Amino acid sequence: MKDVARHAGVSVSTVSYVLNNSGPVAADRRARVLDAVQVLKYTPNESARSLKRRSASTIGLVVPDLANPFYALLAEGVERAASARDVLVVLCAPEATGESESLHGRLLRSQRLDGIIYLSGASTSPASLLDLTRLGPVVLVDEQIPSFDLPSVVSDNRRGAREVAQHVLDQGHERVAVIAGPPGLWTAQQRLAGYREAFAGAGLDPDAIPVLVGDYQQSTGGKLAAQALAGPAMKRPTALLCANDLMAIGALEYSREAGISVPEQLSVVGFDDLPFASLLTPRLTTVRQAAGDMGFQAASLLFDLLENKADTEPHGLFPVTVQIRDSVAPPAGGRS
Amino acid sequence: MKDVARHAGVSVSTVSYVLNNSGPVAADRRARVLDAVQVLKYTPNESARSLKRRSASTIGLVVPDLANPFYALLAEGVERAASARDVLVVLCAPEATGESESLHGRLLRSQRLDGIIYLSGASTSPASLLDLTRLGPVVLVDEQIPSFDLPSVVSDNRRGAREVAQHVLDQGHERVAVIAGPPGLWTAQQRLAGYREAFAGAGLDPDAIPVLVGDYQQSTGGKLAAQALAGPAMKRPTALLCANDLMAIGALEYSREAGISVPEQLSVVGFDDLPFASLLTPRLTTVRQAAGDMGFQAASLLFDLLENKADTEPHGLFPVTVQIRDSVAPPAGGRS
DNA sequence: TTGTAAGCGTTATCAT
DNA sequence: ATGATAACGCTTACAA
Repeated sequence: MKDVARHAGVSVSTVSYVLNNSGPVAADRRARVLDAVQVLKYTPNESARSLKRRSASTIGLVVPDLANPFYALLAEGVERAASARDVLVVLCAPEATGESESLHGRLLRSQRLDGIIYLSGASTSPASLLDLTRLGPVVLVDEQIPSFDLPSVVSDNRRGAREVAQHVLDQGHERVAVIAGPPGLWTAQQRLAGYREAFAGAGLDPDAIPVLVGDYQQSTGGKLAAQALAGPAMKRPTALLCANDLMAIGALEYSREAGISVPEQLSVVGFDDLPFASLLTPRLTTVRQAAGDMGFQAASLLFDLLENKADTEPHGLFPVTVQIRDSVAPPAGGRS
Repeated sequence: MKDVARHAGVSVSTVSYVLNNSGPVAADRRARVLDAVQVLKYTPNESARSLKRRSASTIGLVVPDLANPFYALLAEGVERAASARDVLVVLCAPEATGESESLHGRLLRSQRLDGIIYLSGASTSPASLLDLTRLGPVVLVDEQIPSFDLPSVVSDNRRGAREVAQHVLDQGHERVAVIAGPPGLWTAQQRLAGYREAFAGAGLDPDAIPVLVGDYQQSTGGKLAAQALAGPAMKRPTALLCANDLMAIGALEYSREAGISVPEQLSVVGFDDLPFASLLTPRLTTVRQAAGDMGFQAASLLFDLLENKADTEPHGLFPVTVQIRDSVAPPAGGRS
């Protein structure tokens, strides 16, 4: 930078003013500076900048599991928003690396990270999350902690669940079972609530519906499907509402093994619309979340927080769309 | 840090010595410092550190497409290696953000990144890559530029292709077609070479095999499959060797639409073993790459480079394993 | 073994 | 409108 100043015949402060538009500079001098920058291929040292500015222009992205395409899509959204503001995104994959949660805190305090986007997974602990938020700005994605309202970005899980359930009921199904997610997670609660709303709306008693508690894992989906379908053929459910695609896939696999054909003998729906949901046989009917947009929004929210522009959740829930495909059909002895 | 020094009754340099083990310190004073650190919850300012050390303890990870699980797995491997050394990994997704390639260069020069791991995709330009490597250490993954030997981590594509082709030939197939990858990519060339080796080994003339040139895209797989299967039933191939899973899936979809049953009438194999390859119907026979390990290795190589420990590719090719599943069977009129 | 002090490359305050 | 100059928080000769 000194070199640039010398080369342009001005002082370092003038160079700084030009580079940051932070002071009045005569047109000709500005041009000379810009020129010197070109010639010398000068690039500001960002370490020095952040030291002075007390901000790293970097945010952290905590991902439970990158191999999950839903998270990957979210991450891309975050990246998009960040790179638009020249902010770097650092990956934190605690599960993959066996890091303690407090590491994020350390990063926050050491000024390497200005804020954190936290994509919560099944193993998230509300307590440690709360600690984190005290250390610096944190935006939660795909989860909420009901009691403390932290800034968060979530989609309309209840609506999605209600609508996909409605679709199933519209086909005439009356004996339906739910394979739910972990009761501790907000998303799981919301989805279950959505299913119940649909049942009530169709004149069914929500409390009469069998709910099998799962954990969002594929293998569990298979086991619970087996359990749900154990009874005599005339009494067992003709449709399975699975709280996520992974469990739905498990259910699909079980059905195949058990010789139950989908959708002829059994309808199955999921939630998430993983990219390969439409590649399965049969193609899975499910609910799509706008993963990329959520990531983008979350990052934008975080940036607002960093500039004290906004405080808590200003936006509503994220929209969700039912993807009607082949895994749902009217029940064998359909009511019509 | 001054506070810590004061609190411990020593000078700042002593504190620094303790924190970095970079100087001799009396046991009792060291203890006092450590204590003060605890009490004051002191965390070193990393911006200042990197300014002084001229290194950011951060590497960049360029990913063509995070939604591709193969890349996601690689990324996790990189993360693992990096976090073990307390190095941060920043995500660069040029495709997602429309960034120019030169951005990476800027990051390298501005000292925000110490080095880069470059997962190359179909759209990588060798020229710009070469520029990059001049700006700082870059490790290439899953691709090589034959003429310049840059440090790189790749798996044994040729062997994988040869073995999976062998498996197909072992089943008795004699009329086989190849759906290849983009001819400009090293992986595509290697896979094709592997197929040819298998043919030669089985006494077939490699030059007589129909090779359809694809681009690793799913839709292309479908189109090329249609093309390959266009002839009269008695002359058309009984097996399709697809250079990656995505194109194999396209082929599978086309077959379904065209009423060609797999594997009864047609065998299909892919390459990559995407996580859902085994969820398809039929389950896809393919070749698995050790994605996570490759990422880990790449990061380790980069760190060695940064410490001038090693220079170019010291290790061999990464092993690869054929996953035998349901999409391959003996041809209809099998030779046995 | 420990302390003093000189930078690292910026930004920002203050005179000019 | 511009230029000295003092921080920012740390590392590291060099001196004691």
